[in-house]
Parts: sequence; C-alpha cells; structure tokens
Amino acid sequence: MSAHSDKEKGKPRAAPRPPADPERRAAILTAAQNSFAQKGFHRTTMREVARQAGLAEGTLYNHFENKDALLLGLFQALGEQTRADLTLPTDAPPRQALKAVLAAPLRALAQDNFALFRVVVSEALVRPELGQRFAALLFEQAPPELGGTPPLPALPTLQALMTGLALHQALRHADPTPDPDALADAWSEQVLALLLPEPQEAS
Amino acid sequence: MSAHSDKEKGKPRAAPRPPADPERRAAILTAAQNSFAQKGFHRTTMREVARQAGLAEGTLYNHFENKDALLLGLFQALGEQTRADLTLPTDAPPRQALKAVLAAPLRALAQDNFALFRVVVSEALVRPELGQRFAALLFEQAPPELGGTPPLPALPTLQALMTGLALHQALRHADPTPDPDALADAWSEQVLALLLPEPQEAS
Amino acid sequence: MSAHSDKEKGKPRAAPRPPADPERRAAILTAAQNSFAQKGFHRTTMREVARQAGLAEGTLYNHFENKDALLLGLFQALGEQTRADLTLPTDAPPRQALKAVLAAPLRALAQDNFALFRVVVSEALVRPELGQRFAALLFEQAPPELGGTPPLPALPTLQALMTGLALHQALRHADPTPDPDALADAWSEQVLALLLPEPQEAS
Amino acid sequence: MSAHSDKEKGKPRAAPRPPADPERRAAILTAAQNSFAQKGFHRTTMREVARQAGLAEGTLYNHFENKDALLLGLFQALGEQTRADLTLPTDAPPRQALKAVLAAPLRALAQDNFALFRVVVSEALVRPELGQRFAALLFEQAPPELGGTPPLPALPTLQALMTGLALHQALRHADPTPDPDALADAWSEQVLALLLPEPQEAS
DNA sequence: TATGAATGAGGGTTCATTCAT
DNA sequence: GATGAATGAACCCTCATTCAT
Repeated sequence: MSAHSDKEKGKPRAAPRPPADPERRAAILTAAQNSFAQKGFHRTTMREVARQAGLAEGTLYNHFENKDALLLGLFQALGEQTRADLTLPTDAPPRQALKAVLAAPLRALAQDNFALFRVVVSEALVRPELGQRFAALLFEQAPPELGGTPPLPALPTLQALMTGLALHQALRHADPTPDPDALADAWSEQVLALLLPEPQEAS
Repeated sequence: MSAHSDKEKGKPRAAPRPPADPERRAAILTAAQNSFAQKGFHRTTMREVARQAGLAEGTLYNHFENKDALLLGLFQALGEQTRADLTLPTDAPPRQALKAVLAAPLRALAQDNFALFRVVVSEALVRPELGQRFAALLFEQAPPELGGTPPLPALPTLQALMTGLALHQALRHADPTPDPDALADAWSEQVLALLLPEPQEAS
Repeated sequence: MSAHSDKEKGKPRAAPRPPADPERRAAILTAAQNSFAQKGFHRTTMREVARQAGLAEGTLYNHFENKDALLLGLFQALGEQTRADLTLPTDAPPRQALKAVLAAPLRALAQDNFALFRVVVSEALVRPELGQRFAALLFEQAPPELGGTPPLPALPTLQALMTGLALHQALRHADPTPDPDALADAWSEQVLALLLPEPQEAS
Repeated sequence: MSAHSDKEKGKPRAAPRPPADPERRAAILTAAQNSFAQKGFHRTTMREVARQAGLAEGTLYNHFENKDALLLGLFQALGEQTRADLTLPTDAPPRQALKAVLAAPLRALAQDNFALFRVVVSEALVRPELGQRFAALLFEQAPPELGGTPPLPALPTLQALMTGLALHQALRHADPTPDPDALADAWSEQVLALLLPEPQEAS
C-alpha cells in the first residue's frame, strides 16, 4: 500500500534522484537499444520501450528524463564500449598492431553493436551536437602507441576507412553479422595488403 | 480540351504558367532537402517544407503522395547525382584515373549534397530497404575501366574508404564545406600516398 | 532470453482500484450518441465527442480504437437494447400478445433511442456490413410464441410495418417524442384495427 | 442562384449558344447518384463525381453551387420519381386500387432508385430539414381516389408499412433487386391478405 | 464554359509526458 | 518507486472550393 499523501508536509525537496538504480537503468537502456534498433528512434514509442523493459511508461521517467535522454544514454554506452575495445596491447609487431588498430573500431561496432551503431549514427547525422561528439569518439582518439612503427601518416584516415566499411555493412542491413572478428580480420588484411604490399614477417 | 497548348504565340511572358510539373517537383524537392537537412526527416513538418517551397501544404500532395515520397525523391536525386558524377574519362594515366575513382564519390557527396547525404543515410540506416538500395548505389557500381592499371584488388574497399571519410565529414557537421574539390583531392592524395608510396610521375 | 528476474521482494500490488473502465466507456458512448444525434456521424468531430464527455481527445482512444469503433459501440448498444426489450411475456391473450410484438420494436426505438436509431440507420444504409447486421437484428428475430394464436403469417411484415412507422417518426425529426409508450400503443391499435376489425372479445 | 432555367426562347438547335445545361445537369446528377450509392455521401469526393461524369471538378461548380446542392438535386429527383409513379389510375376495383397504392412507393424505390433511397434517407435521418421534406414526400401525399372504397382509415400507416419493407430491403443491401414489380406485388398481396382476408367485392 | 492545380482549414489520430493512486 | 489513464499539442493528410488560364 502506498498511501503516501506527502502533500501534507510540504517537505522540501532535497534528493531529486536518490537511488538511480543502475540495474534498472541498464535494463531500460537495453530495451531502448533493442526497440530503436528495429524501427529507429523516431518510430519507436516510449510505450514500446517500456514494454520491452517490462515496465510501465511512467517508470521510464524515473530513470531518464525524457526520450532524448534514452538516446544519449545509448550514445554514451556506445562510446564506452568503443573506447574500451580500443585499449589494445601494442607490444605486438607492427603489422599486428596496425591490424589491431584497424580492426578495433569495426569489432567495436560489430555484433549487437551494429544496431546501436545504426541508431546512433542515424541521429548523429542529423543533430550536430551528437554528430560532433560521435565523430570525435570514433576518429579522433589518441592513436595508440605503435611499437616501433614509424607513425603512420594517416591513421585517422585508416580509421575512417574501417568506419566506412562498417557503414557499408550497416547500410546493407545484413543483420546477423556472421562473425565480426573474422570480418574485421578480413577487412584489415585487405587494407594492409594495399598498404604494405610485402608481408614482411617481423617475427 | 486536353492539356496541350496550341497557343504558342500571343503573350510571350507574363504569367502564363502551364505549370511545369517537373519544375514544381524540383522546387519541392529542394525545399525538402533544405528542411530535412536542418532538422532531420522526422523533425521536419510538411508545413515547413511547404513554407520553404512557398506553397500551401496541400500542394505538396499534388506532386508527392506523402512525406515518405519526398524522402524517396531525395534518395533518387542523390542517386542520379552520384551516378552521373561517376562517368569519368579513364584514359588518364593510372594515378589520375585512380584518383578520379576515389574522388568521385566524395565529390558527389560534397557541397549541397552533404546535407542530402546526411538525410538519406540517416534514414537508410534505419530502414532496411532504403539502406540496401543505397549501399548498392554507393559501393557496387561497376568499377570504371582503369587504363592499363592492374585491376585494383579492392576497389570497393577504397570506395568505402572515401565514403567513410565522407561520413566523417558529415558527422562533424562542418557545415559549409569549404572546397569540396580540394577536399576530394587532398584525401585522394593521402590515400594514394599510402597505396603508391612513390610518385613516379614522369617529369 | 530475458535475465531480469530478481523479484524476490514480493511487493503487494498497488492500487487495487479498477479504474471503472466500463463506466468511462459508457460515458463516452453516451457522448457519442448525443453528438452524432445532432449532426450525424460524419459531421461530428472527435473533439466534440470528447468535449461532450468531458474528456480530452486522446482519452477517447484509450477506450475506442477509432471513430468507427464508436459507431460500432452504438450499434451494439442499440442491438442490446432492442433485443432486451423484445423479451416479452407471451401468456397474454392473443390480442395483447400481438400488440406487444408490434409495440416492442417501436418502444425499443423510442425515447432516447430515436436518436440512436437515426444515427445507426443512417450509416447502415450506406455500409453493407452494418446494414445487414442491423436488418437481421431488427427483422429476423425468432418470433415469440404467441399463446394459442395461429402463427401469424406475416410477422416479419408486421415488424417491418412498425419499423416503417419508426422510420417515419425518425425522419420527421419530431425530436422530443412525447410519450413513446402511448405512441407505440396507438400505432399498435391502429394496425390491429386493420387486422382484427372486431375487438369484441372480453377475455 | 440559378434555380430556374430559362427556356423561353425557341431553342434553335446548334445555336451559337450551347448551354445544354439540363443535359449536363442530369449527367452530373447521374454520376453523383452512382458515386454516392457506392460509398455514401460523405465518403464520396467531388473528384469522384467529376470523374464519373467525365468532367473536371471545377465544372461541377458551374452547375451546382456545392456538394450539398448535388444531394438536394438527388433528393428532388427522387421526389419527382416517386410522385410520378404515384399517379395511378383509380378506376380499378378497390382491391386492385389498394394494391396499387401500396405497391407504388415500393416500386418507386426499387431498381436503380434503391441506391438513391439509401443515400437520401441516410442523410435525411440526420438532417432535419431534409428529413421533414422527405417524410412529407413519402407519407403525406394526398391519398388517391379509391373508387368507391370506403376511405381506408390508415392509409399513411399502410404506406409506412411499405416503406418499412423498403427500408428492410435497403438495409439488407441485397443489391440487385431481382424483380421489383414482383416484390411489390408479393408484399402487397401479403398485406392485403392481412387486411381483407376475403376477396369480397364491395358493391 | 471547362479545366485542374492550388489552397488551407480542419479532420482523425499519435504519443511524449504528467500525476493521482 | 511504480503504474497507466489522462492529456492535448502537433502531425500528416484530405478534400471542398476557388480561380487563372
């Protein structure tokens, strides 16, 4: 029973968001990701997200201020995911390291994240502030230390390439990406073949 | 009788509008492009498009069945633009030809088309049937004959690269693209530098 | 698939208060009936119905899928009303029974229901599926057992007569039907006078 | 404005004045009747009527002030039709005369007119001024002279019966009325059987 | 007179958000 | 917190009507 009747007290508001239950938050974000992935952000209703999360609409607003906050939450999640996957060991031989650099963004976007990628990019393309943040996220990371490799002249360019390939994939909507790692490897190989025509084994 | 106008003479020009259907159509598409480019497809109302076009709302529907048809119209326009720009003379020296191949998609998307690119990709990412058509449009064109160049092993990959760069640019929302041709050239150069490290140009 | 389970804390259901759904529904139907009765179905807006019901527009759609469902709801209401009023005791003397049979449909349509009758018939005349259902409702009910009366040869015909009179009344728009029972009685008497000219029975 | 036309002139055929007004008018009314009959008045657009008539929308407005005038035109047409069919010879024996009286309205409404009947009644039920005029048209005609028959006490009632049967038929949407005359005869017979069980000739 | 593109008020419907329970 | 009925602004679209040709 929830007979609050707190209107009587006129209690001063002190804790706007006391618990912020991170579990619930994550569940809602997952639901949002799934829902948005199917129909896009604008064609998905809050009700759908709520049902997908097994909650009522109103509950969503206890965890996210509005629909847009849901999108931003996803954005941030994608960012963390991407950034996390970019922490790569760079003590490998140059070729391996470079391959890792190239494969990273693709792998980050693969699998479940492809859907996320679609949704976020779809909106980022149309909302400057999102777009800029996203571009920075994807392209302008500090290039990881590449062993003894001479600094590749166009690392961002290469990353753009990989992202372009990812875009290609995303646009094709070949939904169940069969094997993201294999795909990343294959593409990396292909690009490397262009860049370093001679496969000089370093080890 | 019919819509034929057999009164060629008479008023040379005043306001006799046998309303050029395609003209109106193009004007509406331009208005749609501008409107969508600013706020995205979903956040733009038909009223805004109408106003931008200097027409009443209902008039839009005399030329396009619904809002979606507007988007498809833009899609097709982008397609034609891209395809047109890909018809390039390939009797140039290999390096030039390759550069042309690479620069083409970027240039196609540059300038005014960047806005178009954003809108179309934004929706294509979220609507499979659009996405597939768009991917085919961008990536799966018959590679133009490259003079005596050995068939580049990964032309689509290169095109993906250029598209990735375009996406980069699109996401950054660096709105007034300063000089699309220069940009295309620069990027092409950069990639070529990676691919063909020695500019063995005959002096 | 879904790993959200931990609902160990059996929290009791909140608010054991059924929100009086059928009440609202009835209120909306009444509002619809009144609104439609004044201007007809097509010339009445959902906004008017909402106002008449003291609700917001959107609320209507929480109870009825669309405007048409409102009409169908009225249709069903009329059906139930009519059918209910036809359950009559037939142990009366033949003359009384016959009179009851004849009066029933008229009385069913009288009073408030005249407005309903107008609205429903108006649409039923123009929408085959509604019309057929309505005709069945009005004319093809199982004729009630008439005591020892020889089965009247043309009961449906008689019912049609009464309905015709009702139509007459409905068309005249003599809106505040003064006394539906009296009217039903009078008409029944008139018809009976035609059928059984000598009411010399005293039983 | 142009309620009455001017036919004072000798109307030389193929004159430089080509009004052909009544012809066009009739054609439009026919088109309206057909269109309205299929989908009802409100669900039919002026464009549909125009196309059905082989004209442009604007042309309709040269002959009818607005959509409503089309309906009124049909109303009037139905009236004339009904009235015309009621002019019956009354020198027949009473039974025949009565039968004719009864059959008349039904026959008037049969065949093509059933569609008209539906449309007009559908609107008349919902628009008082139309309804009253229509009720007067159908029910309150001067009863034709019935030979030497004693004035039937409830002639309007009988006519209401026939109209009720017609309504029945109209509601059932049994579209291709098989044989209106046969139907009229059958129903008339049935009613007569109720009224005058013995075919006694009154002297 | 005939045409049909243009008009724009208004219609039905949606849905993010609120709030009493 | 959780709920979901209520809200109403806004949307896309229709269509009767006008008017320049």
